Amino acid sequence: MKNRLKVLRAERGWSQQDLAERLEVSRQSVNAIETGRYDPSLPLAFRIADLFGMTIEEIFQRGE
Amino acid sequence: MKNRLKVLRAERGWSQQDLAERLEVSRQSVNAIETGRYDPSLPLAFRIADLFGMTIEEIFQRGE
DNA sequence: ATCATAAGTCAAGCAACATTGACATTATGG
DNA sequence: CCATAATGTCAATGTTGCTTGACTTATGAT
Repeated sequence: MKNRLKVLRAERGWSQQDLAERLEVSRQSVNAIETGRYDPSLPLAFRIADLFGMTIEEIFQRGE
Repeated sequence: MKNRLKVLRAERGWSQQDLAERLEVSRQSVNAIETGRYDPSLPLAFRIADLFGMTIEEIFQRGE
């Protein structure tokens, strides 16, 4: 899965640490998702979508 | 997370086995998701949404 | 040049998702 | 009634998501 997390985060001027705190996950998890090492769980994907006010489909897309 | 998998499947007259084959997962996984024992991974949630021609948000909702 | 912050990554461990194989129970239809 | 399909669940095992703690590299500010 690809995702637009890095851009969305950068648009808001947040560090990975900032985002991690808002999502209540570790900084390493944010980094791993951004760098494509693994996909978030479905519950976490929902929290991400909620935080950015978007749908899961707008943030995550199929591919690689 | 709650989900409408059981209804959507029943509407189409599919058994859990049928659905499992279309999703390329085990029958036990379909059952576990329907009975709320666990949530699917994000990639599997996308396959489910694709299969039913709906968004993830239309099939899965937060709760319990 | 030093200090602080951000980002990337690794290892070890625990939790959650998913598998196969088995068995029990509840429909359903012949 | 009987046979079989369908569903629910369990145990054991493997894979993936997520954690903490640590170390590295790069950047920017003073």
